[in-house]
Amino acid sequence: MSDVLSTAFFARSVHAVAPDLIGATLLVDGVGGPLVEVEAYDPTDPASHAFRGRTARNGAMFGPPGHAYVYRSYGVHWCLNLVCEEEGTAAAVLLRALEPVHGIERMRARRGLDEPRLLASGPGRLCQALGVTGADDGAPLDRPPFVLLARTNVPEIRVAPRIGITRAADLPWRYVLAGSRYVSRAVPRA
DNA sequence: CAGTGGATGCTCT
DNA sequence: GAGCATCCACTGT
Repeated sequence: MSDVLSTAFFARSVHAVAPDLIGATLLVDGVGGPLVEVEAYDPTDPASHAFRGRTARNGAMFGPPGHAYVYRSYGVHWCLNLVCEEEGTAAAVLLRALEPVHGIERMRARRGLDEPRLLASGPGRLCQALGVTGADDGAPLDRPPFVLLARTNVPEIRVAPRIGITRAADLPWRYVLAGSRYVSRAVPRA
């Protein structure tokens, strides 16, 4: 049986939490599966929404760890982050992809397509498949509708540069489950 | 397959 | 007014 991830799990460096999330299972109202791709955004990161200080949008990043930070991307999609480190420090992990395992029919209905590979492989797709919206911004991750279960074994993890950013685009802060077919983009060859 | 461009709305300069 | 932590449709090989 898997343990529910505690606040203590998130109250660590985002660079420790991010790789530890690969293989952990995320459920939102029972819909989800194991995470296969995440990215770290730390307090010194020019690419982070929190880099220039606290604003109306990024307030949840400055709140306590173990909560959600949800923002709208390109005016169209929602993106889900998990807040890490200590209250006031503003670090978070962006969830980029998971393997559809639980509630696949609900994911298909929300996404409007059948192909398992396209259900949750991308931060916007993941949120649409799991029904995550701005209403979830700031919500605690250890209470409904969220469930986060620790992985039961340590998977093989690949590291790569992050995706879709211009500043600090070379930092290797993207973590991917080795060999997963459900990542949003393949890891570049070493 | 690779590359391009539009949609769409909000945040911050 | 610029710039997005994106996705999809459409083009051309």
